Amino acid sequence: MDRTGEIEPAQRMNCLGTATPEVDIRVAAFTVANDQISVLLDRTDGIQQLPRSVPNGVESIDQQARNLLRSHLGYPERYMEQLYTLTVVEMGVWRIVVSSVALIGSEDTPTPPARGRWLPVSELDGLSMGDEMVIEYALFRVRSKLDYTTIGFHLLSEEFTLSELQAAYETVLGRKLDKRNFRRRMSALGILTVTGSTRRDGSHRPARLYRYQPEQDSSDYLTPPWATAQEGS
Amino acid sequence: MDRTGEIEPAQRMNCLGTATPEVDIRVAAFTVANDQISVLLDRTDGIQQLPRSVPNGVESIDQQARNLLRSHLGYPERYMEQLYTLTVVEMGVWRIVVSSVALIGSEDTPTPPARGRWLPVSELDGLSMGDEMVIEYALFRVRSKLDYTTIGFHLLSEEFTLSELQAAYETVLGRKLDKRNFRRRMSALGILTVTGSTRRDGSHRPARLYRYQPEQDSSDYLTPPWATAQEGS
DNA sequence: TCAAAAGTGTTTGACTTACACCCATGA
DNA sequence: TCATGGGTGTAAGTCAAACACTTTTGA
Repeated sequence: MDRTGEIEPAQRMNCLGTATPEVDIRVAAFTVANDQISVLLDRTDGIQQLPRSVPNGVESIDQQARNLLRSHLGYPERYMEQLYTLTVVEMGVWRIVVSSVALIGSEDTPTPPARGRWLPVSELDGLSMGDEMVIEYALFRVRSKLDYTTIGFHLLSEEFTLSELQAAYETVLGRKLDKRNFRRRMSALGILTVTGSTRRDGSHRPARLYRYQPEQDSSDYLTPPWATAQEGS
Repeated sequence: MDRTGEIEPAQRMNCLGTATPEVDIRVAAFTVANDQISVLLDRTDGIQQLPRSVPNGVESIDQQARNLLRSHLGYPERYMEQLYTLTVVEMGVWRIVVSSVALIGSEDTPTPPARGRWLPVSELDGLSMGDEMVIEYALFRVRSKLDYTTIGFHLLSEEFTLSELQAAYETVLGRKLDKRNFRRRMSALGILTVTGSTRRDGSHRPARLYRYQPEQDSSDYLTPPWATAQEGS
């Protein structure tokens, strides 16, 4: 187990001779625009990759993931959830990757992020194995949770129309939904409030605007208690 | 744990001057016996704690968790799933804990594990904060998934009666279930096969024995593809 | 007046819940 | 014959899916 020569690709030794795994934190942040779902990629190092950082030994991993995203976007994410901790060998290095998924409201999407870009998931190319795995599973998780939680609301702006909400669902799920059933289902959640104003959007009837009321939201995201509580911004 | 005294609690530096977090792998393994749900605790170090190990830089974290459990029990687990990666400060050390939950069939429960013991979750005491968090969340996850997956089957022996299955559900959920509705629901899953034999158990009608057929199981555990595929034993 | 999206109800089948009695056995 | 757990059906209510037309607006 102990080797003293040059550093072995599979692991490294620290000063004490114990194995010191490379850990990194990665975030797959999605937004929906133009009927496409896009992921935030960092391009500071020339190549495009998921935003990442290394545990700093001070903040929790979850908190660091949040800050990582904020440093890219300049504002806090709408929804974030830890995904999975996977083991990959990338560039010859054995790594532990703690991955999270985040959702960004469409209000902020057009703003090009400081050190990255939004890339539609259909156009991804040349990513590392680990990044691909994270993105694929993140999408799976978001699609699954769209069915039994209210995460979909976090993809919109603060005020939105029911048609926008439905379009976001359809884009993420990749299939059409029935308008009447969709509206009934959303109304039944009891987390929608009408603002009273409308949005006129073309040569047709204007749409009513709604607002999401998180405090009424009883949907169970199945995340651990410590992930949703505390962790002050 | 090796510490040299002057090292900062929050983090350590390796030879390269980068932070090297302490990572460990912990498994909360549950079994059901005597109408109680018990967790496997390791007592090799005098104190009782969840079985744990440190990433070896060779196997995946998930595979290491499996092997960790096997080394305690002497046989493979029936079901295992990664839970969460949390950040804790224990004994003054900032740690990253990659936690998993496992279910053990009741056939093997009576066998006392080599270096540990089964302790009913109602009698836990003196565990570290991290272990408590892991166990609490693991129970939450198992209870939740009992509703929409078939994990419950992994708590039984290879052959079982429907009453045993129901008792396991009731023990985990902490409430009684209706016998007729329960049996209808289980039958509808299409993963039960009658063995033809029966078990006589007292002065009453003998019960039919069933077997779980995983290959018919279409329930979606929502785990990532790489966790269920490959990972050869 | 036309095009285009907003908005609205009903019916059907599937699933969930509540609920009570007879059956097979050993003592 | 009795005590014990094994085994079964039905009715009511709730939920999801399919399905089409009227409304309001700008051009």
